[in-house]
Amino acid sequence: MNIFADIRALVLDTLAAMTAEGLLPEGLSFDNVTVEPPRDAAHGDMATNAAMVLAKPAKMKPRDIAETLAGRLAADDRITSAEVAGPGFLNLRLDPGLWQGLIGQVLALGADYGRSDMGHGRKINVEYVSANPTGPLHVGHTRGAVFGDALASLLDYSGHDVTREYYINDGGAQVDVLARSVYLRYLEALGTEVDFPDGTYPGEYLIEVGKTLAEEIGNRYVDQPESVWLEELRDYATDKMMALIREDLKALGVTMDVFFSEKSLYGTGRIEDAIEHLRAKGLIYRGVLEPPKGKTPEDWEPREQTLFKSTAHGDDVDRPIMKSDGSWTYFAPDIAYHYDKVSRGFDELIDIFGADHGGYVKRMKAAVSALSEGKVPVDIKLTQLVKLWKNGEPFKMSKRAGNFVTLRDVVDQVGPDVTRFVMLTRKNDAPLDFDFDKVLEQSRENPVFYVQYAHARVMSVLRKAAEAGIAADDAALGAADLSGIGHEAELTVAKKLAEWPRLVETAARAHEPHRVAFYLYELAGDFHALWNRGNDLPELRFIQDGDVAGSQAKMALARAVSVVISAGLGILGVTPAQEMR
RNA sequence: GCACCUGUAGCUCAGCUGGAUAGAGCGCUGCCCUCCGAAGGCAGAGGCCAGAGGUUCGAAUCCUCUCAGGUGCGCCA
Repeated sequence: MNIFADIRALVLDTLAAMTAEGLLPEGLSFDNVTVEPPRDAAHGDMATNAAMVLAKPAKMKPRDIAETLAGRLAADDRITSAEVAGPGFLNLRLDPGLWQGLIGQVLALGADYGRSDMGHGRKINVEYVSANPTGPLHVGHTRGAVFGDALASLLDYSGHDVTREYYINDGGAQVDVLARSVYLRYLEALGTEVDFPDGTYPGEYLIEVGKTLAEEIGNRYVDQPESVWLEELRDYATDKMMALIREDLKALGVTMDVFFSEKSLYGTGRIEDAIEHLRAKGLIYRGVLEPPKGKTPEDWEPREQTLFKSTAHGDDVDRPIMKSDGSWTYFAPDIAYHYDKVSRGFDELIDIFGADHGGYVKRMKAAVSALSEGKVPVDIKLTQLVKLWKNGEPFKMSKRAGNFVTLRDVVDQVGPDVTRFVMLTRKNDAPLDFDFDKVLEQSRENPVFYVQYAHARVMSVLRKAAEAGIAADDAALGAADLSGIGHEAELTVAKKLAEWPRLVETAARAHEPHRVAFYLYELAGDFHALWNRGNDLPELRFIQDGDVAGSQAKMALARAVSVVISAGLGILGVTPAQEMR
């Protein structure tokens, strides 16, 4: 299924045979032997570094190893030539039949072409968004949501057992603030004039909540002290906000498997359990922290606190888990939450945070390392800021939220597909410019359009063929005789298709879904190039007049392109376009 | 002051976890439609991969230091 893996297996088998015959010393590690497409296509279809990697441990000259290996490989009927080049590269040319066969495989496997069992069903928890339940999602959350969702899909596609999870921060002071803000909107709905002091949420999205509450309970809480209504309004408002957030996620096409409530950790002994677990390892103690250097707060005073010895697991300083008044810091429930994740048996954890939480990474890694005895790796990905542009100017205001741009502001204007794709056209740790005008532009400059256009072109060809009476369904194309597919421009496309399974694995390993987006852009480029070659060379057109079998062969290649684009877009959560309008 | 991220063509960015002559889009200079959608394609010019050391057969990629930009830094989550 993966040509590169097949050829690598051939190389390794050959090396093993050479070892058995005494041509290579025993006990060499072949781990670093790679088989990759060469950067320059003129070098051939594939290149292996085997001779160079093995030369030193074998105490042999790289070219000598390469020459022997070349002779053996050339005997395989899949290989048409094997040449030693440069310092000891071995360049391989493959039989065109291999590429033709690949097209058939793509059609036979459909969306599963590229699916990998690399993950061996390992259980991975991907936690993302996890926005405070105090208002609608904003653009920063949007990027995190898209990134996390695409990464989760990518891991699923590469054979992992993925859980998508959202941590609801409903246990801290910010939900008290929310409750007070809703109370003000409630009074307002009943005709009282209110103003919003600092430390409350003035966003308009709470007007509706206050109004609904007033309708439900009348004036029961008017002139009542906070002690009477705070707890109830906290739950009430949090539920409303989570409903809002779920709607936002739905608009973006994101579905979570688990919503985990921070509040469920309080009063149940679960935080205490997690802390005791660390205490048993000698990682909890009473102590006084040094003031941070260079930027000492005005009101700094040394104070004894309960601390987690995170420095024992790679952090720079130990971190407080309890405030001086004896209540937990925000870090304590986070420890308990991650303890819960570890206890649920995940083999690996991934947290996706906004860049403003960068300072939080080391202590969280330290906590998971301590909680799991270093057995559960945790990768924390930070998504950098999104800068919005419109009409050449920074775009800032939101009508609903007052001081930030919401997910809805973006999705309502450009749609979920464009939002998702564009947010994945940059590495997660690089800032992203999101230009409302450019992302809707129909040109090569806009990768969303360019990829969609390629897919739509394939669909268009298939429709035209059907209209002309040529069977162009997958069964017919899968049965086509592909031996006529051999032009350089066609093979370029087929070779790009061959890279897909490999790309899935490297992208999954690196936790970098953006690589999928860039790959699709390249594949689309190769396809558009082939399409246009048809202008000059009629034999490259997908529909060959009066030649049903020939047309079906060409269309099989086109269809394979659309299958891979569709699978790739599926990972990114984008719907492939059937036609451009 | 410390930590993390970033630094690649005039601009915006890729670079397949160490491979060959570092790629793409935009912009610039030229081409290509009686032809399945030119909403495209082809070609050219454009580089001290921030800088300096180091590791090795081999470095944009790994290590150290320097410079520049961003983010964060005790009882806020």
